[in-house]
Amino acid sequence: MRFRSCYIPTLKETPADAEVISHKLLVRAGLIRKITSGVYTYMPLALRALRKIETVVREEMAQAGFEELLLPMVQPGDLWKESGRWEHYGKELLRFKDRGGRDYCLGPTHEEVVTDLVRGEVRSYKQLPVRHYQIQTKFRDEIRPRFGLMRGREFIMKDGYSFDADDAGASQAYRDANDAYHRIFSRLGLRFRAVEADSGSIGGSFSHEFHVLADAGEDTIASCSACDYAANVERCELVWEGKGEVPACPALETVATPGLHSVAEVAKFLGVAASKLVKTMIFNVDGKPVAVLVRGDREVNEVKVKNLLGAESAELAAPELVEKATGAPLGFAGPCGLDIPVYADLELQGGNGWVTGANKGDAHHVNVDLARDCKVERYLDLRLAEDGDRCPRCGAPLELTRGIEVGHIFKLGTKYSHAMHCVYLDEGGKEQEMVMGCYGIGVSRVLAAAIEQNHDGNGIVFPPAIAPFASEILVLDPADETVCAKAEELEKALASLGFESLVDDRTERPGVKFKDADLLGLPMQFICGGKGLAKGVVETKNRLTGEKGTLPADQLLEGAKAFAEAVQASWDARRK
RNA sequence: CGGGAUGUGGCUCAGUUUGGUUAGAGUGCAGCGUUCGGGACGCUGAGGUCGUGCGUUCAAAUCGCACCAUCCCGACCA
Repeated sequence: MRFRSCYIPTLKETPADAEVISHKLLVRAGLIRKITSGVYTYMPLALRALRKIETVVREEMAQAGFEELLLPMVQPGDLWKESGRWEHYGKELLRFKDRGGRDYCLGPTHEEVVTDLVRGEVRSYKQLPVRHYQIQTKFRDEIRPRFGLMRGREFIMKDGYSFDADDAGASQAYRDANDAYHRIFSRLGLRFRAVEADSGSIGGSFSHEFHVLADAGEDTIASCSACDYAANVERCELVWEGKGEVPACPALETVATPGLHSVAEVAKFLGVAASKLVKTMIFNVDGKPVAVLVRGDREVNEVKVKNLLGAESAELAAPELVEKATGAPLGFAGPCGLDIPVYADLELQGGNGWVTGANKGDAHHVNVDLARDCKVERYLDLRLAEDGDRCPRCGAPLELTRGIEVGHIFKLGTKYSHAMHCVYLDEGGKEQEMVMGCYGIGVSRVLAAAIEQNHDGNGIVFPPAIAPFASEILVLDPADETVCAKAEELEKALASLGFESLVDDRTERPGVKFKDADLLGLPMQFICGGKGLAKGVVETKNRLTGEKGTLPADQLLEGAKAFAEAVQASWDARRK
């Protein structure tokens, strides 16, 4: 492919509205252009990269027994009303009416549509299991799209769905999908981690996320330094072995803390460590106030609060609700004397001598013994994991890293088949609900994540499996027929080895081509110029390592093959 | 939705505080010439409803109000 016949509008300057590196580079290298917030055009180079990703996904999904189909993007509101998500999905679901006034939405995900399909087709256990997937543009009206392709409103997703007769079958589908995902992200050349996760609004009982490890990730994942346990911090279980016997502390006292509401201020004023304070956070749980206690130096994990209390929603209460529940201004809430349910983190169990808010302005309690001085409903694992916390499996320290969620697999159980009456007749002729699973990969997000993980100061460093082309041939002297002929010969040699090339034969100065080649980040660079040919060589550069070399101009095929192997080897070494 | 910021040729920005000739620069684009192995140089040229609307004023990119859009932080979501 000629550079000139491919639309690659590279930019010298970084676009003003890009914040993260993948967004900047995708725009600068001419891969994407924004049309409106969170919605992008994929330019030819981006489309090629997406196709490479999709190819790997298709091959491995087929391997896992999934068949590709294409579901509609416009979906009738009635299906969503049936599943209950018309009300629950929130404003992310872009709704509209057709000319007849009927409700529709743009598909943010396809559980309803695929369940409707399957319930219409499958009657008997003999037709199960069913495994479908599709690769399609999704639309979620995100409140805050950001970071280019990392969190767009419109994005490309592979979504797969499995329907089984029983839980054993569903578990097998889940394992097959899990294996496929490991193969996919390995083949794509990404450093990733599969982690235990919360299942959020998709629902279901069990789920794993696949994260590409990169600092720009929006998620924090906790992984064990010793065993293979890893979990999203939202989900990461924390254990507390207790402190053993603690001597009783003196009676509770109230002290004046004028104008001090933050943990840091109170701790400093009283001359105690933040870990001796108890933070009392008032949550709005399904419309009712609930107090959640954690140690002063810890953070509450809202997802755990929601899940452990079995709530539909749990969020920090608005100031008015806090003041109403505690009878005190913000910053002075405490567990003593509250007449709302109080839940405390495990870590607070058995300790005493705490400092808490006194539920009145400018005052705190000291020498608080939770068991003696107030009523704690239950002690639960409610806090956010931190660096150095103990692994729930083996007790070794946990490490926190940032990750970009590129895949998520769920065991749905019968959530949708129950709500939408997706059933089959078993061997006894008895009606049974199908057991479902769903499995997503953010295809366009994979592209962004690959760049977040693989770039340097000069531009993108594409992993070979994702690169739009395997190589770039820089024709430094496009007016020289010998040079052009050699470049063409090289392109053919590479093609015979299965490598596609982008041939930069623009009438630009060499410096421009070098800069653009590094920016685009194709794994192999071949520099074909008069100077090299005069010495009988074509020069090479490994984009990943920066290593330069030469190959004999009269043995292009052998030379290119050896270089390609060296480049692949450098990538294999990087993954380890 | 709360907080913050920005909106000026395709792109990156100056000019706005203190209103006052024909709105500038760099880059990119077109032409000519000299160059030609890590984003060359000179000359010429095209390209702007100064986000939109209303208002204040003799006069608005500049002041006021409203709206819109974009970005960041938060909440939300997965």
